[in-house]
Amino acid sequence: MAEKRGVFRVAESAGVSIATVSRAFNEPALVREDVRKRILEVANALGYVPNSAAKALRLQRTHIVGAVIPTLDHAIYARLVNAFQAQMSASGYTVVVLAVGFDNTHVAASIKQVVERGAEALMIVGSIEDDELRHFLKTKRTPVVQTYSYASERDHPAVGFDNAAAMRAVIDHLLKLGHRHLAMLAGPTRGNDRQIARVGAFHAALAQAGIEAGPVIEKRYTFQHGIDALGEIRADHPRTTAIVCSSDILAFGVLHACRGAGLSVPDDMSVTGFDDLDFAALLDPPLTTIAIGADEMGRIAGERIVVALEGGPAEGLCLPTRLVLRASTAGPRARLMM
Amino acid sequence: MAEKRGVFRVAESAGVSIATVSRAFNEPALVREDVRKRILEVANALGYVPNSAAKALRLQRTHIVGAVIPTLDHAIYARLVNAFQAQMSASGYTVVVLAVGFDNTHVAASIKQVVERGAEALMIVGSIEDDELRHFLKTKRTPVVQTYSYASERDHPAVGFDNAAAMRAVIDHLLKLGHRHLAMLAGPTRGNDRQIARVGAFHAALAQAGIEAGPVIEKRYTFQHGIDALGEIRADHPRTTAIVCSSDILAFGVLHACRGAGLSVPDDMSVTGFDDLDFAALLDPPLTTIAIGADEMGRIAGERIVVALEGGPAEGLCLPTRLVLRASTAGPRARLMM
DNA sequence: CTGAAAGCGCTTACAG
DNA sequence: CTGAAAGCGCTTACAG
Repeated sequence: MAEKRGVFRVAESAGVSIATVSRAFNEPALVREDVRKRILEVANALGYVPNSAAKALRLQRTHIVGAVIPTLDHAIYARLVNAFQAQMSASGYTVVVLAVGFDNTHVAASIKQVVERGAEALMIVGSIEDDELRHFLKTKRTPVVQTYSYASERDHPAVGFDNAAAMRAVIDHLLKLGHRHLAMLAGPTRGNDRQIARVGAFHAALAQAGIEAGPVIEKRYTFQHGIDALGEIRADHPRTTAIVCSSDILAFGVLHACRGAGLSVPDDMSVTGFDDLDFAALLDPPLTTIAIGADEMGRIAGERIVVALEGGPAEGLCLPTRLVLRASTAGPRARLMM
Repeated sequence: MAEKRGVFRVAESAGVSIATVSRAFNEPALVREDVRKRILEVANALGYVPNSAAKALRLQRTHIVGAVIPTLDHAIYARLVNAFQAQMSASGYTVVVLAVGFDNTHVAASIKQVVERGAEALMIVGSIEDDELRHFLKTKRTPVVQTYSYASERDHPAVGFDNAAAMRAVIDHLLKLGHRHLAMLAGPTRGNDRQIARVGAFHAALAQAGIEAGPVIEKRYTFQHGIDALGEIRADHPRTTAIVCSSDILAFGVLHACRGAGLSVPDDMSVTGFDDLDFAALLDPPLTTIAIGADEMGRIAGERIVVALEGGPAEGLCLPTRLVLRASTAGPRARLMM
């Protein structure tokens, strides 16, 4: 005689049917007070935990959502996922995280895997640049909320911000200060709509100001690459007076390298970042950068996903960003002008 | 006539039984070449994805593991989860993350929830200080791997390091430099075995050196708390010449506050951290700290969990830590002695 | 090499 | 208020 399991075991011990056990947990009002109490006690004593797979199969709901991000090894994404996870937990969902790197062009295989593992919806950083995946998600009708970049997508809502406008604000600030020789230090643009938008804004702003195009260097997001970049810029574009970085991480490296090279920031070189990490305000000099609300973005993306999963109309949202002026920017040759 | 779903639909379209469809995916060698090919094509055209819940129910395996951490908002845990996730992904598992804060005494409810959601095993930061949870996991026979702290646990293996020894190395270094008035800036100790071990090491080292006990201040892990702490230490313990921080984050705040207060580091004050975040080397002065291998820890914890889940003997591992000497430490009043 | 059938642990109309 | 039964979509002995 096989050992009974799950509801069957509880039902046997409590002397009721499995239907009643199920109701005691899910529709307590339908079960007589004393019976319900007995069931709950027995279940507790037995260490009963409902089987999630059976439940999911029966209800056709897993309550699992996927968070697809480049990496957890960058504070901005970690914060995003942290807030997202908290929000989803509060709504009764479980978050599985999937780090796929910064290039969104070949992510179908890994994302399919999380859908196969039960993800009913996806929060994804940036736009999906993978046609196979687009098609897959469309036919599966998997709700998707895009974050970080905002676009009035027909396929799915986006809870992000206007990357071009944000970068534009930085450049305009530098132009207004009198800079005419700007360089941009961007992250890898391949399959990354945020970086592409920011680089585009750099070119557009300079063109509009009638200034010759400045160099754009692409580097992966590490301090060391920021350090290396300063060397390259000084060698190839010695007249540069301002370096616009597409990430605080890169800007930190540049700042560090400036110190090493005996360049004063902002007197000899203005430097800007993007993200407004906690460190930005703490550096010497504090970094002028763009503040994005990663926490809020994660929280709202979570809300929208819940709405989509309950069948409601999940609308996108374009969040504001803020240019945070700190001491790493000043007019060119500020020292001479004093 | 109801629309067929899942394997049933594929089977119908391919003109085979559902058993054969299942085999085509899971035991391809058992299916005739041309039949298998046809099934795979049909499945692909139909956008078939196996139902994870049904599979899990039938196989009694979810392939889901939980990562229980304080928060993703701290680089060390984010890195740990990042490495853990990569490792688990490679082994065919999915990671759900759960952030429970720094106090491990009342985490039963949320952790039970992830087990209910299907987690077959848990990676958890620190020891479990919640008796109810201990009991729950034991009766459910849920494999657990503890990280960050190492203890030869009877209940579950630990892939961590010796927090006391690591902190001890820092103190010994400072004592050797001649410091006699040390203060410690720790994280919240409640329900946190790592912090308790480190504070214990601080007291023990001073006692053993025959030095009067230095003050221990507990603060949450933010820059601002590090900044605040310097003020308190200078006010209450003005003779302090070295501040031992239990986290780089706190040390960064202290460093920043020292600059603001016109204190030279290390000449007027030595400061040490813990974690060796990327920033530690980049600061001015660079921070003396303890390097812990968060990536390696995550990866190995993943390996051990896989072993435990496959029924093997998952052994714990005590990883080495390394005292990284940088310019934020020197002998007391180094300036005067020059 | 393939198929019919059982069963994984739940929930929920349906009947009482 | 409670129970018997069906069925969610899989996999796998078993039989052929």
